[in-house]
Amino acid sequence: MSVRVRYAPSPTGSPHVGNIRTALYDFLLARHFGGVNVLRIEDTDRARLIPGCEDDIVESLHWLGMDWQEGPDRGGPFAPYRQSERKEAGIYDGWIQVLLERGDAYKAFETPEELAEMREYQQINKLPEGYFGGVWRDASPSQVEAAEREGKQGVVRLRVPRGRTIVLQDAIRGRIEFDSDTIDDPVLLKADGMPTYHLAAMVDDHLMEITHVIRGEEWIASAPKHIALFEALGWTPPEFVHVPVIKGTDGKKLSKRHGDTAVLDFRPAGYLPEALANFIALIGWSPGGNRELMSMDELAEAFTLDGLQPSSGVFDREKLDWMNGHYIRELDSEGLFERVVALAASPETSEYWSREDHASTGVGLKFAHLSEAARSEPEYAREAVVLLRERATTLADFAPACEFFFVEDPSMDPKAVEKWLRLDHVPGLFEDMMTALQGRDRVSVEECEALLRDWAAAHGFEKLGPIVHPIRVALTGSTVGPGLFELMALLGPRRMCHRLQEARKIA
RNA sequence: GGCCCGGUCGUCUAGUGGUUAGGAUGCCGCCCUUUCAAGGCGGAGGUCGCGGGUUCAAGUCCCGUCCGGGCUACCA
Repeated sequence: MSVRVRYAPSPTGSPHVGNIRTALYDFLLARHFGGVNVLRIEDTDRARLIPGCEDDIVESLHWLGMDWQEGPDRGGPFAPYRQSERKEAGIYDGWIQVLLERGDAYKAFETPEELAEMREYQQINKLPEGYFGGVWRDASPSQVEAAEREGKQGVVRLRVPRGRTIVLQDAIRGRIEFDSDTIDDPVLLKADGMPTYHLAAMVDDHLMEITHVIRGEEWIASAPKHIALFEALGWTPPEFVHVPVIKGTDGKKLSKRHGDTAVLDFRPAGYLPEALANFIALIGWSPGGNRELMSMDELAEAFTLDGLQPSSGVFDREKLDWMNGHYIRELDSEGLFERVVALAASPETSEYWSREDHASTGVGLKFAHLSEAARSEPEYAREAVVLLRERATTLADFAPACEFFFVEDPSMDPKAVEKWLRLDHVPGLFEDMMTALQGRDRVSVEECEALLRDWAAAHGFEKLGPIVHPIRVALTGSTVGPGLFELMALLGPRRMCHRLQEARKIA
């Protein structure tokens, strides 16, 4: 069996993680079976269309490592791949005519106001809401003609058969039955001449020979309409795969209201695409057993519909953080540095970190420092980044964590100063260190360690803590950070002497 | 309200009639250690939503019930 799947977003906003997961499943299923992945843009809603959005869709997909064989950007045997263009090409009109002629669709001329009124009436009387006939489902041809002569703008609705059971065979949930009397007649063609999702998506899925329609669970309710349409047209429906929704920690379906769930926000926030993809794949799907750290290749190799789960999942940021840290630690030094520098230099990064929610972190400015250092002293900057690798959760962590390497006078944590610089032996310690380091070009890690250990021994300190901590505070302004000896060697004598001297003044 | 879907540690999940219900994350502790992490080891955390059945045996099958969610547009 040859698999043909499609990711069919509407360009009404940047893709968020729930949305992109279906794209991932499409991609993985196609790869697993050596099938074809199609990108189709469903831009039939002219009012909600956001210009530039298609670029975000393509960018999100590419960033996460997905590709497709047919789409608006690369054409294909079923082009065009934008529904607005397909509409222009007259692809949908023919089928509307067929439906109209067979009596499986009809024209309706209610105004939006009349429809709203009808809904209100249904609400008040606790009736099922929707269009179950109105005055037009059974209107005579002369009534329709009269309305058209008056120049009324009508829509075309599907005539859903009554008194029947419509069966949806879902790949995840199995057989789902609907009483067709509870299904209202959906609009197929809007008054502006554009097809609705119900018409366009089904026609395209059929014409493009899509074998599996992977879409969100929120579509289950309208699936019987789609099946009725397929039946009316005499087509065999594709396999429907309704994947569960992803919820926010509030238990509601993930949306833009949940903060940073736009896929493209994860990039400037310092997440690795391999981590995000791995993590998202595992919400609602499992390879079985205990596997969870998987590359895209492994994911594709393991992915089948069997592993899909019916119950919805919560997007757990903390677990994503862990996974992201894992992938950061897996990067080799060169690769890690490249990624951090690329992130630091990106305009997208400064835009993200200057947004209201993040501006107070100062990360934007710290990234600028990192960027500058990467240009002027690439070797030094690289070593600094590598020293922080074990401690990072996101790539954005490197900016604040490396900051002390890149500024002349790092900001001092007042609490750290109080705790470690007020000790009696500290002035002498700093002076001795300055003397030892003075005029030297460089020191090795081993030399730094010997320096401190010898001083401790000479002054009767059994533990290294009282020596190490004041020096760390003097050099970095903080009590936390990389191994002190490594950090000292990288900083070098010149920077150390300067900072020791500054610290000596307040000690 | 109506229609529909779902329900295993806080969270993501393994599990397809017989397991001390496993793993991961998060949390706690110990080890390592100059700090923080990372890493290693260990711990707490689940009456498998609840109640009935079927069966020698049920998280696994059936029914009911509760709770959660989705849809209810000339949006997708």
